[in-house]
Amino acid sequence: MVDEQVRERVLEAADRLYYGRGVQSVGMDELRLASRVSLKVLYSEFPSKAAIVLEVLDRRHALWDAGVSERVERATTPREKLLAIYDYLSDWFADDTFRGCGFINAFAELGSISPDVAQRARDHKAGFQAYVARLAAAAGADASLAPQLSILAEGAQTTAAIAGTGEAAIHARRAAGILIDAAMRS
Amino acid sequence: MVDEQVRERVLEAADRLYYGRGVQSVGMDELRLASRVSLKVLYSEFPSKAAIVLEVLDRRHALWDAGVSERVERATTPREKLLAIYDYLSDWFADDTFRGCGFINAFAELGSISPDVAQRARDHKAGFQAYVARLAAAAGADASLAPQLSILAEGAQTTAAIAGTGEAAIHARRAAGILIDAAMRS
DNA sequence: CACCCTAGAGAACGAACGTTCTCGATGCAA
DNA sequence: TTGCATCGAGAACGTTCGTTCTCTAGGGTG
Repeated sequence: MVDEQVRERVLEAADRLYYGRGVQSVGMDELRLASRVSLKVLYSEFPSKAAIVLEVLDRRHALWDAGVSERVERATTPREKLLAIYDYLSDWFADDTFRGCGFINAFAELGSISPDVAQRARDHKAGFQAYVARLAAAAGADASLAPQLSILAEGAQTTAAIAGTGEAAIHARRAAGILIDAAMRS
Repeated sequence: MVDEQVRERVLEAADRLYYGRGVQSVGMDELRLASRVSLKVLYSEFPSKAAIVLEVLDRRHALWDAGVSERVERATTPREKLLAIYDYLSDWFADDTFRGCGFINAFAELGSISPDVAQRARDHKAGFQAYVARLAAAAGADASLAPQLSILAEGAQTTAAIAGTGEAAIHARRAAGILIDAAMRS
């Protein structure tokens, strides 16, 4: 089997298991079973579990970026592009594997004992905030709008995760509309 | 030593350690050292580590409720009472032990493997949302305001935790003011 | 066929954990 | 003082985990 196929099989299974049950709850043996890759090959492709965790986060970051921007680009006006973020969240929350933001979860579980994980979470959130800031600037909005919209998106994710329902995306979208209108007036 | 003193010493130390480094990263031996309570006495007061975790969450919930409502009651107008939530967050974020919402963290780390922890997190968040709803109703605001303000508070907590700075409270407070004004007009 | 490289299955190892047990010291009561 | 209950310190036990090692089978190449 080609190395790249092995890596992708491992990272896909690791992401699913780690995201669904937490990193520390999933042992290497379970990852071996789920990815159908023997421990020997697994350790020939990845130096350690910690390295797999970091690659999983990088992969998840790329998927998030692609998913959000695809949805945003489908919208036409600058205002609708900003609101499209919450439509993406709404769809995500409806997925029954949804269990909150993987970076928040990883940060909560490992951030205080793994500087690398903490840094990945910071980078991910900073990247998203910068993206929102670009969209807000393109809409001609006040600079204060972007952090407000980012906070709404964060809050929607944790609220939906803990409540187990997706309605937070609706509330966040409505709030975002009000904030956008206010930021365009000033 | 009186049992109640032992229990409080253990729960205080457990809260500090679990909150600061995560539950699974802190062993019973470290809790014994930090609380200065021997393992024997510890296990005579608590049946298991899992039970301690649940009591820590209950204790933290009570402290949160007391802290928020104390701050809210100091405000005079209904509008300022709603905004006082974010002032409380602002103070909390400035505490250098701040590491996000303990319930979000516990949910992320243990929610998928401990139904009790997941339930505590749900109850905590539902209680806060109900509290915000009462404050919003007292302000005569539209029913859609409360979930919006709750989401802002959630988002501010995770944003501040991961960024390591407290400015999210300022952004959330400003957004809350705009949303309150909009909800009072309609 | 003979050779060797790689693979899979799983044992093995050392560490860490939650929990219980042992042992000796301490303090109080009769 | 003697007896007894309680306590702290830490060893012990069984389990789990991350990682490495062993052994065997297979499959391509000379």
